[in-house]
Amino acid sequence: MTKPRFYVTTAIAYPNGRPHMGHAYEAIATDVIARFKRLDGFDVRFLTGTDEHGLKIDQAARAAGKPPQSYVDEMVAPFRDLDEALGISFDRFIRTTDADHKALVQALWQRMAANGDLYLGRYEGWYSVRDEAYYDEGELTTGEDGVKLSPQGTPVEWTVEESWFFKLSAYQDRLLALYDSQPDFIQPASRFNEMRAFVAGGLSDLSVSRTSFTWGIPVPGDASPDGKIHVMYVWLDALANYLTGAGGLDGEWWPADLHVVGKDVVRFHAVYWPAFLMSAGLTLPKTVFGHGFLLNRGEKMSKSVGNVVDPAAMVERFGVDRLRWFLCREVAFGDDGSYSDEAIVERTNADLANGIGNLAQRSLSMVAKNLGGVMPRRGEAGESELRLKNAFHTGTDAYLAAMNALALHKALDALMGMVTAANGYFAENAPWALAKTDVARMAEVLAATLDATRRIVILAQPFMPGSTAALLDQLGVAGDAREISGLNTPVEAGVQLPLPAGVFPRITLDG
RNA sequence: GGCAGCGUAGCUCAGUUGGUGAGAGCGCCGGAUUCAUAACCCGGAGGUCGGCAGUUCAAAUCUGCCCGCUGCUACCA
Repeated sequence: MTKPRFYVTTAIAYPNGRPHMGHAYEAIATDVIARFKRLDGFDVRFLTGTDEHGLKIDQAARAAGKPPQSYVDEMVAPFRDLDEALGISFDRFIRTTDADHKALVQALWQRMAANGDLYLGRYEGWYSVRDEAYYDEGELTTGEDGVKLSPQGTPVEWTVEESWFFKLSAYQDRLLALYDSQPDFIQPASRFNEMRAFVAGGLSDLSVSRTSFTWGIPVPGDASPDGKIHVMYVWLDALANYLTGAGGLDGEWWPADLHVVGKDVVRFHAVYWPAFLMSAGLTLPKTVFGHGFLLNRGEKMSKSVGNVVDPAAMVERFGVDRLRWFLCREVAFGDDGSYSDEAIVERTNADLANGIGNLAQRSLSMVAKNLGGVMPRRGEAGESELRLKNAFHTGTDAYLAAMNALALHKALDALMGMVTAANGYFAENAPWALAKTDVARMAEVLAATLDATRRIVILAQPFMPGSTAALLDQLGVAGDAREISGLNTPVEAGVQLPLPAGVFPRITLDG
């Protein structure tokens, strides 16, 4: 029996600066989903990477006095390092400067051209030679001498540039039909409504080539009539990375099951991307999910405010699993969220140290001290055990439903409900008292608690791969019994457990 | 300006088609306990459900207005 497949992607990062918390958040959330799918028996393909073409990179490279290729070669390193530090389990880190990607984008272009959707036209707008960029009328200010100025204060002039256009306008009806027949194509629902309204409001054709700079993938074919080199619009280039990562235009992993992207780029993924794919005669991804932004103490991160946080420093300070847990537990996936050192300390102490960690430690240490570390046998289920079982049944169902609906925070809420139930069971049966009166019953209570803990830790794996692996080792769970399919396979009685050691120590703000 | 949405305990939020006394988690206070990472377990305090006015036997839940906040309103990403 072959496993069902699941192809998931993050957006690709634009490496004209250092990675920030937003990058880390998107990578973590997507990694959690990918790990969950693997745990749930899927054959998963997980793609992430960097978007390396375009004017801004070109300008940044020039400012740094380097050729763009060597510039991006350097700039991409921190992104790879961050993924490494965060434990991101990607299958490929794609760079849009990769050779197979460049070839694919040109092939995609040709398919769209063959379908008659690309034509040569003129792009007009307010252009700043100094910035090498076009600006909207609304962004402009008027200088003292009546000259129009860009937001950077540089003079702009009305410029006409030859450009290839994509017949986006021809896809309005098909896009609306897509949304109406597949309401979960764009998630969460609030984004769906915005995108639908946007498309319903009418679409203009899209300029998909530039002649104002050359750092991009060249448009295939002969030189244009005006003799200038056309490079592709960065979004066409960037979006196509998902095809490259799938193995090409007819790649075995296409279509993607899920594109996880920031809410700021939902439009590109939910409008332009399906239109490009329709034009090329390719199938569409199943879902585009737009996650929210992370706010630092409720404030938007910005360089001018000086509250930009380096995610690598956060990993250093709190540990990768605490950071992963906090972001998935505290932030409703799809909404904006806020973080602070205090919140991370509070949340992880409550959930991990007091909750999961303490549950494991209190039961494991009793087994070590009273039973020589030998896994005890479970007894006949009494009323107390049945209540525990029920709580875990509904909790597991809630967890799985939430994960499949991409409601990561709700899944963890369900998981914490199970932790509470297990701690309640333990306190109710007071095995420490039974140690003096009824050792056999004590052993049964410990066995039931350990099994409850095992289930919790198995389900926590996508969120905290490192810590849960250590805990499952302590719980004596075999390597091949750690998937969701092994949830109902308890550790056999008689197994010798290693000496327990705390996995989630409490932390303090100044520590 | 237009469209969409939001404003419920200190904090983050749940609250189907209006109907028994308004909830959860965290934090806080008290009790109990000692297996455990001063953790766990039990209990408690805390809210005129943004404001005003309506509809109704009955509104956090419907309508109108007002106040505050957010997103979208395309080709820099």
